[in-house]
Amino acid sequence: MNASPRRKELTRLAAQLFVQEGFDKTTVRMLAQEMGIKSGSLFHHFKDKQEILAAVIEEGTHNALRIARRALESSPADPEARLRTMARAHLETLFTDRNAHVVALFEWRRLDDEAKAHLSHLRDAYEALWVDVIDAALEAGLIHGDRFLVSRFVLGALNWTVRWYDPAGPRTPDDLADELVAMIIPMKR
Amino acid sequence: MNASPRRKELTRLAAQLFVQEGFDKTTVRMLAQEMGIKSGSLFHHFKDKQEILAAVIEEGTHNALRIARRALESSPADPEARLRTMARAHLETLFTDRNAHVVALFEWRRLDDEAKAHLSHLRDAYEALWVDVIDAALEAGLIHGDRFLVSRFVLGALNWTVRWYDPAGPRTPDDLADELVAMIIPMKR
DNA sequence: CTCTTACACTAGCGCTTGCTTGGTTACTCA
DNA sequence: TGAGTAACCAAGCAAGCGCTAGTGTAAGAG
Repeated sequence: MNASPRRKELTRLAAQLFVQEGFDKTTVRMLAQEMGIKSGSLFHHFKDKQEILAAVIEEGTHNALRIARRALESSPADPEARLRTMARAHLETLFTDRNAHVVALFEWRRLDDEAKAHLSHLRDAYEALWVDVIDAALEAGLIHGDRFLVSRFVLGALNWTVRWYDPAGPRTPDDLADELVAMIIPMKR
Repeated sequence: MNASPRRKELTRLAAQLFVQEGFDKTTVRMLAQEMGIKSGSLFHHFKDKQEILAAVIEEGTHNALRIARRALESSPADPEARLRTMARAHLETLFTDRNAHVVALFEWRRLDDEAKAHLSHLRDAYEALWVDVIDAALEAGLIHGDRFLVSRFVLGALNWTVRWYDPAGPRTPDDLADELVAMIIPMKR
């Protein structure tokens, strides 16, 4: 909807607080203070607290979709490279927009039905990219198993990284992606 | 601590509500009503709301540890069987005690420091079982990769199942476990 | 036949919550 | 210069929150 630079910055700050404290424990007064305004002024930018949450999640998911599409465009066409590309792109978004994605993954349930319906479409579009890539890998005999289960397992493993991965450590997100792909592709070393 | 059957039943009900509503959104009045008492009476059983959360998580983690240990005892000794056993045991607990485990996975941050320290030990004991099994599988050349990353990926994939698995569907938890093991073990079909 | 213990109740205190209201300031553009 | 508008503030309301205090009651122990 509204995408003023001010609102974008406020959304970014909100994401950070939502991750630190959780959506429910984050009060409008905390949000306002972090933004350098008073709690009442917050409602000039957002209709209510719900809308802030929706803005955070929309921003994150939108970026994920954009990054994945661009990565696929400039990726080699063979199934293995495309699989690696998607895994890398997934982790890239996850950690450049970490706050927004942690909120999207763990505070989704706090959205009202209307926002959920709207944002589901965005998320589905993203997951469709994965399904394509995994289907191609299955057809090429690169990996084996049930297409539904494989994609769930892979996305689960990747999403769970936000719970333990430390960007200050020795491994880059690309390292993680490569390791995961190597783990599910037989006989590659 | 206290483990009266009454308290256990109250804990079970609390777990259900925490999953439905989230810990923060669950009020002591909702908890009391679900338990068939008034909100004041709740504090005869639990010192405060925090303690209910700790009780839920302790119960769940304790069961997980018990089930995994028993499963390993009666498992064949070869690394592949032990890997499958752990995966099956993990999903078995996850879905027989689903509510408690969802709370443990997604409301952990709401625990105060004291409870966190106490429960960390239980969780570490459980994860140690995994590390053993995965180390053995690596040494046997059954799987490849970094031991740290492999265990994180596997646990991530398994834990994420609570977000999409439907027990009413055609697949059993054992099916899921077997598929995951097949996915990461090369050349097994 | 008391004493104790476990469990429940009523009533409400003190505080925080999301959000509203009515008004002020600073900037833009005709 | 003056109108319009976006951004903000001070003040506070109504509702809901976790939790406490004080009391009642029934069952088992001595």
